[in-house]
Amino acid sequence: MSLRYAVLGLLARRPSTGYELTQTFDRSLSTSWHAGHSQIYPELAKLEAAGLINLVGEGARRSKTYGITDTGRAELRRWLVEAEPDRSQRSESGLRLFLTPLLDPADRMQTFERDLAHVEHELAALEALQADQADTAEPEVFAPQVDLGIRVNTVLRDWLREQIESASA
Amino acid sequence: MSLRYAVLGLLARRPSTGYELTQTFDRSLSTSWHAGHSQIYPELAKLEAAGLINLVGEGARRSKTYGITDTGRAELRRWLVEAEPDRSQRSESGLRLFLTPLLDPADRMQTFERDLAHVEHELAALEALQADQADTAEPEVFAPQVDLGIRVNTVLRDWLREQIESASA
DNA sequence: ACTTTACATGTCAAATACGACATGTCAAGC
DNA sequence: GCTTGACATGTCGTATTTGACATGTAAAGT
Repeated sequence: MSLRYAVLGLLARRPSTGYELTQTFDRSLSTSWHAGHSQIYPELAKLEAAGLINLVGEGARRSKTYGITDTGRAELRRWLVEAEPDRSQRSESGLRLFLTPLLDPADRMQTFERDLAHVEHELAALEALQADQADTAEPEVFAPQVDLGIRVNTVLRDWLREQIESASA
Repeated sequence: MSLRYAVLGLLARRPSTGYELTQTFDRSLSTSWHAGHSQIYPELAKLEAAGLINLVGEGARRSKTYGITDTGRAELRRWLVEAEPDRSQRSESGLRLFLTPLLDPADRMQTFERDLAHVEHELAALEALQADQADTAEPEVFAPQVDLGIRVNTVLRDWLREQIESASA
């Protein structure tokens, strides 16, 4: 059921085409929810049929821009505030980290190094995003979320570094 | 494909019945990977057919205990070390946090309070688990993972508290 | 002119996951 | 003796997700 609200939520931020939504899922939302275009286009059709979004314009290359309706906005708010959150997660990286103690030290270090490289990359990207926001002087509403991302990734980075160091000691 | 390795990984820790695996998924693995018993039993049958696990005993109430085979252990190691991790995640809570700025202040605070209560509960459970491990003096191999969980949840708790405080200021 | 790349939308079969239904075992309390 | 609850395994229809296939548009480089 979450895909529906992910799409609805992105359209509540600004009207977009399916193509733009696909990119946002890949970039901003990849650490929370993943969806490919083959899921997004059919979902847009369903949301439109349900009256939660509507077609607000057509552009070059057959592009179709959708916007959220008042009904859609009410339904999104209802879900965010009133629906009981499903706290279960699916994270292959988390699973790997959980199973890591099964590996012998050499293999384990190899996976930690790989994860560390990835986390450092993520962290750099988030810090660049934060710097961009500071530059544009606009009060970005999702600045706290970026900050949270930085903090979580910092904890992860430090933990990985400790694991690697304590093994080589 | 991850369910296969989640089950294989749990059986690499110790031989278990499908019922025990279901409980482990619910308790220890719920923040990384979720699976119900209706997924687990068919997966055990597939893994056995593939020779990655085998039946090591049958107990009371028709229970069947499976253990990992050498082939299974090799396949698990190959996946953990050599397969490229899929970093995409699925977290409804993450999605909700991402969309939170769309809410008006009163609704936003309500969702933050709800999340804070949940995080504090999680944190208490993890700290109790850590204390248990310290008591038993056994060198628990997954103690670092528990520590990471505590750190991540602490960051989340502090962030939520800041959001709530900065709004009431 | 031609080719590559990014833009842009869609469908479909196969795999995966979810929730409900179904069945049976055993111990403990009443 | 009976009932409740935890233990234990399974199936099945539906819904969701994935990856491959399919098609066309426009800009930019060569």
